[in-house]
This record gives sequence, C-alpha cells and structure tokens, in this order.
Amino acid sequence: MTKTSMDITKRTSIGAQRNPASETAILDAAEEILRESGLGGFSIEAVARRAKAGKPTIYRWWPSKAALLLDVYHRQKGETFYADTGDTRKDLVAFLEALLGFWRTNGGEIFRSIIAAAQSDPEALIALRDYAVTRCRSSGVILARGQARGEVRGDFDPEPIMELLSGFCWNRLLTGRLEVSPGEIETIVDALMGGLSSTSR
Amino acid sequence: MTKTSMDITKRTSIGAQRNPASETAILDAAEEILRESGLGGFSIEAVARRAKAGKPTIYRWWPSKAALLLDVYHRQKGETFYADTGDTRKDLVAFLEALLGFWRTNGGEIFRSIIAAAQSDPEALIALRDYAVTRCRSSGVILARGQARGEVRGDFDPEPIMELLSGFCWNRLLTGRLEVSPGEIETIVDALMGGLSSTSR
Amino acid sequence: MTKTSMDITKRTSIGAQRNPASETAILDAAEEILRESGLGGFSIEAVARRAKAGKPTIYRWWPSKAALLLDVYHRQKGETFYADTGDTRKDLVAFLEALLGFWRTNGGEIFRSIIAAAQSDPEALIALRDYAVTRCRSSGVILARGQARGEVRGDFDPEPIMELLSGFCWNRLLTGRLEVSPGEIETIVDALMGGLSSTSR
Amino acid sequence: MTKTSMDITKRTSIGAQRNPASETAILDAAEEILRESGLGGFSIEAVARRAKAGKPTIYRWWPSKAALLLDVYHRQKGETFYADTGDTRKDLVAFLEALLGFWRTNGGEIFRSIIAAAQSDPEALIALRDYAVTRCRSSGVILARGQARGEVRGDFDPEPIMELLSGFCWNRLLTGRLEVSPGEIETIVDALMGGLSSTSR
DNA sequence: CTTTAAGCGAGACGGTACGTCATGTCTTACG
DNA sequence: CGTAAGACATGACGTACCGTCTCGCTTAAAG
Repeated sequence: MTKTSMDITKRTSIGAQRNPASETAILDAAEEILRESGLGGFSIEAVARRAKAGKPTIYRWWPSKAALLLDVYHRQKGETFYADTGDTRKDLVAFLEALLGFWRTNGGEIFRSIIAAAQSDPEALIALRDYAVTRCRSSGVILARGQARGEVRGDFDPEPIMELLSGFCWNRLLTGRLEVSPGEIETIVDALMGGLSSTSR
Repeated sequence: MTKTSMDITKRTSIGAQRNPASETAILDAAEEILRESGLGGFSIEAVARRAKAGKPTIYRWWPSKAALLLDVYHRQKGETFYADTGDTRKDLVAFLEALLGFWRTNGGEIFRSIIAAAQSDPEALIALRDYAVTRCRSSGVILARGQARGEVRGDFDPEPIMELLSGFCWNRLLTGRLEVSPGEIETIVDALMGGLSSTSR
Repeated sequence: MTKTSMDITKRTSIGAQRNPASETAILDAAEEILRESGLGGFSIEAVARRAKAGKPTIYRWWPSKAALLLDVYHRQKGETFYADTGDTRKDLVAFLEALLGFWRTNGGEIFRSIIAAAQSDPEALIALRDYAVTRCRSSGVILARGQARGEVRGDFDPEPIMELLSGFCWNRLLTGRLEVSPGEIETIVDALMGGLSSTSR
Repeated sequence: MTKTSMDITKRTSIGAQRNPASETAILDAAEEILRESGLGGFSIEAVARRAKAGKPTIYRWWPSKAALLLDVYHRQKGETFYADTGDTRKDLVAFLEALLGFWRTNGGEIFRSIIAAAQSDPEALIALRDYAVTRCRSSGVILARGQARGEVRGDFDPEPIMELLSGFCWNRLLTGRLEVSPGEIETIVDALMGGLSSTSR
C-alpha cells in the first residue's frame, strides 16, 4: 500500500521558492528505490528518474546522497516515544523490541544504507554521529526514570549503557540478524539489570 | 615502515597457476589505498593501477570488492588472543581496549569498509555475519572462564553478552568515535558486572 | 575605460514598459563577457548574472542568443565611412585596414561569435546574410567612385569584388589571423587592380 | 544511400588496441547526425547513442567535439585534385565550382559546423587554421603552374590570391549562399585575371 | 621436447552514475 | 504589466569505475 503521489499534473516551478511537491516526490522515489533495490540501486540519477525531477533540483536541496538518505529515514521514522511502564526492565525490553521491530519493517534497509554511506562520506559520518549520540542521550531517559524511582543505581551515566544496547541492535542490523527472539532480549536485559558477577546476587 | 613489495622485476605469468607475487602486490596495494584514502578511494581500478596488475587478474581471484576487503582484513589481523588474568573484569576491559586499539591503528578503516561493502553485497554480508558470530562465540571464552571459576553467574549464555560489548565497539567504529576513554570502558564493564538494579547490590 | 553602468540603484520595473536601464545593463554585460571570455563563456545565464537581470527579462526582448549578439555588434559598430582619397587603390587598402583593425580591437570577437551562432540558428543566419550583403553593396561605393572617375573599368559589378575582399577578411577573422601585414594587403590590392594575367600589362 | 554499418554483431574490445569497427561506427553516426540535424543536434552524447558506443570511447580518441568534426570532414572529403587544363582561368573557375559544389552536397554542413566550433574552442581554431593555411598553399599550385607557363605574372605570391578566392567561398558558405551562378564565378575570375584598373588594358 | 593451457600485464570496450552547467519556462513578490 | 529572483524539468558536459573482452607474452605441466 504505497502512498506514492501519482498525480498526473506536471510539476514545475512555483516561483523563487522550494516546491513541496518536488520534495515529496523525490523523497517518495528515494524511499521506494531503497525498499525495492537497496543501497545498490540507489543513485541520484535513479531517484531523479523515478521522481521525474531534475538532478540539479536534488542537488540543490540535498548536498549528498547521505543527506537524502537521512531525510528519508527521518521522514518515515516519525516521533519516537519510550515506553514508561514504571518497570525499567520492561521499558528496556520494549525499547529493544521497538527498535528491532521498526528496522524489520523497511526502516532497517534505509538505516543500514545510511551507515554504509557514512563510511565513505565524511559529512554523512558527522550527521550519523550526531544522530546516534542524540538518540542514545534521549533514550537514556528510560534509565534516568528508573534512577529517579530508585529502581536503578544512581551512580551510572545512562548514556554509555544505552550505547551498549543500541550497539547490539546495530550489530544485528548490519549482519542481517534482526530476527532476535524475545528470549534473547530478555537474557540481555536481565544480565544488564542483574549483573554478571555471582557476588552481586 | 611498510612492507610494500617494491621489486623492480616485471611480474608476469609463472605458468598455469596463481602467481603469489601478484597476489601479494594486490593485497599490499589494496591495504595501502584503504589506509590512505579510505573506502572512497578504494576501487578495483585503483588497486590494479597501484599494484601494476591487470584488472582481470583481480577479478579472477576475488569475485567482488568485498572479497578483496575481507582478504586484506584477515591478512593483517593475525591471531587473536584473549587475556586471561584470572579476573573477568580485567579480561573484559582488556578485550575492549585491544579491539578499539587495533581499530584505531589501521584495522578500523579496513573493517568499517567491509561493513559498508556488506550492506550492498549479499555474499559479503554472509561472510561478515559468519565472521561476527564466530568472533563473538570465541570471545565468549572470557566469560566462560569466569563461569568455570565461579566468578561469573552460570545461568548466562556468554555469546549475547559479548555481542553487547562488540556491538558497542561497532557503534563507536561506525560513528568515528574510537577514542574511548579508559573511564568509559570501566563504567561499562562495571555496570555489566555489577548490574544496574539497585536491589542487585 | 569601459563605460559600464555601475549604478548602485536597484533596477526594477518602471511600469508596463521596457526599462532602458535594463536594456543597457544587459548589452553592457553581454559585450564585456564576449570581450573577456569569448563565445565560450557567453551564455544567457552569464549575461543575466552580470547584468543583475532576470533571465526572463532577456528572453522577453531577445528571442535568441544570436539576436543579443547582433544587438551588441550593431550598438558598438556605429557608422561606417569609406575613405575617398581619389585613388581607388588607396581606398581599397584603407578599407581592408579599417575592417581588420576594427576586428582586432574587440569588434572581431563579437562578430566571429555572431557568425558561429548563425551556423546553428536559421534566424541568425538570415540576419547575418542580410547584413553581409548590405555591407558588400554599400562598400561597393569605393569601386563605383573609381568607375565614375574612369580610373576603374566600368564593365564590372562592384559587389562580387567586394565580396572577394571581405571574404578574405572573414577567412582571417575566423582562423585567428587578423595580424595582416601592410605588405600582404598591398599585394592583394595590387593583384586585384593590376590583374594576374601577364598579357594584361 | 547511406553506407551505415548496421551489423548486428555486438562490438567489443579486441584487446589493448583501437577497435576500427567502433571508430567507423562513431564517424558514421557523427556524419549522419550532422547531416540530419546540423550542428544543433550534434553532441557527443547523441553520437555515442547512435553509434552504440560508450562516451569514454569517443573521448579516448577525439579530445574535443571539433576533433571529431574534423575527422568526419576529412574522411568524406577524400583527396583533392586541382584541374590542370593548361588555362589558368579555366582552372580557377573549376576550383571554385568544385569547392562550392562539394559544399552544396553535404560537405558544407559539416565544414560550417567546424568553423562554428572553432570559434569557441581554441584547439579547434588551431586545427582549422592549419587546415586552411595548408589548403590555400596547396591550391596555390594552380597559379604556380600558370606562372611556370608564363601565363601568369611571376611577381606574385600565389597564396594570398588563393585566400581571396577561398575567402569568397567561406563567405558564401557561412551566409548560406552557396548557389553561385557560373556567371558570378566567371566575373570574379575575369576581374582577378584581367585586373580592375582601366590602365591595365 | 614439444604442444597446450592457463596466468599475466595491458588496455579498449559498452555502460552507468557522477556532479555541474546552461537551456528556456514558470511563478512569485514587488513596484 | 514589467521587473529581479530563482526554482523547475531537461539534457549535455567530461570523468571515473564498472565488469568483460581480447591481445601478446610467459611458463609450467601434459602428452
């Protein structure tokens, strides 16, 4: 059920300002190509062809392939909420399942394309880094809430822990192993919450 | 002091068999290019040019860019040993520092290129997955030893935990943040060993 | 000292009529670009940029690149006078030297651009043809005066002869050999006046 | 009756050497495009498309559009012979009629394209100049023969005179007036041979 | 002791995509 | 309605690599 904008009307300039119809068409096209052919088939030419847009129009608004990828990703990701059940363990499990689940349905193909692009494009790398850091910081709220409740030890910076968890997900995404069983997730969260040391019991 | 094979002698066929001199020259060239220009400058053409090899010679032995990258990585990685100090905490810290340290010195540039290549090459993805899984399994020995010593709880499968840790490293590698302070590493290992839950103390 | 109109005042519409300031600015810009970069750098975009005019303003008044070129040429050529010393030989030499001299100083760059443009623009070709024919006809006055004086044979139509001479100049212009020595000009005029045949002496 | 090579066989490399089939196909395509659409439709892309050749193949062998044009011109012009009837007047008339006649049948379209291209491409200008100079020098043989026979005055350099005549032809070509009547040609040659001066009778 | 068969370097081939530029048309906002 | 501004779709530019090919050679193994 693609939401492609298949209006017959010919798109053209609407004056000295960005044409939202073109922007939409380009992002739609980019998303579709990515979904259908992956990063391999993703080229500015192909996007322009499919969107019936001129290459300069794309380059005008997106300086690099990676910039376009990021826009596609952001657009289809929408807002992110972190479950707040009052139980940190459950919240962490929900976090992991939500992330892996989203990646399993289209989002993953796009995000791994972004990561790949960032490995040969310094600007994309910076964008990706900023995104990743921000993401880990904001998801840290799950642990911060636990700390506020006294449920979680207060002598930890939540951020590196969230890096641990999202790193796990990245690893799975990038090696094509997104089908993580609920059991595995529980194992990880349990280990993290309870600690590995036998003396910590 | 690079070990580049700068022999003046003109390389040619040595009969109906693979010429090791060519193989070496190609892998050397590939490694150098990767080190100097990163994945962006890495192309079969460039490798052939630098190695003074014919393109078909490369294609004959390495079916894809990713296959060549993997060979380069394996060649320069050598054997991996996991410290065994009798203290799991120290062993984990050493593991993380060794991995990040190796990536900081050349290895990282190559490995992130491999990850990127794998995102658009199914065969490379399989190779990467196999490598990653094997790696996590073998590094699990650190925890297994702890379990054998009774230092670490025995009701855990070590593998997902090592995925957690290596995932953290992947994340840092792929976002260009390999400069991890010893403090951060300690924090992570401490959290993992001690557990986050305030009741686990 | 170029007479470029560098007025700071912002040019804008002066109502529902052609703005002469814009016209001047555009012609100035076109002339300067042609002088500085030749036909290669001459584009409607470049002219608009330099004249600080909108592209549609140019397209409104000059239907094609060639039309603009012709306007530039006409504007800077001014009236043409043909020397009348009473000696046809001298008048012809003066004619050739004046034409080549004018082309050597800016005019040539523009005119050869016009000729080039006319080769792929039918309208420009017609304009160029009309101009060339008119020019040869009017310069024919040099020979007509000689005929009136009895100095030149009367059984010739002056026009083809002037085509011969101006054709020589075109050839030199279009092959970048405008530096014609006075001796060469004399040779040509002498040959033409005296005839090549040894029996005509 | 186009001599297009319409072989179905797929053209490919024949080793580390120029493929004559490709060269022929490219020149054929270029010539056809020029004949059909003139300089306006002549682009490297269009030639490549029509010749079913890669753009780099064209750029490999012809550094510029003008180089390709010149090759096309030379190929279809073949050898040039200058009539030798023993009568200089007749030889000159034949020379003019042959040149104008050749230009009337395809050759002209190509040559005026070359002239146009040379006006914005310095390298093409040099090539054109060399060609024009060589051509005038070699056609000077017509007058030189007359001088040897004693039919033509010996105190003239033939070259500038031939420039006069070919200049006339260029003028006609570039203004689209190749339909020169035999009478006009006779007039010009007569004037040149007999001289304009009334005292030269 | 020859064939023969494969590997080698070289590099040309038809392609595709790159990122930039100019084209001529369009709409805006302003005067 | 004319203007400056500039976005738009289009398409050519010249370059870099892609993966395939054929060449002319070298050399070890097979006959």
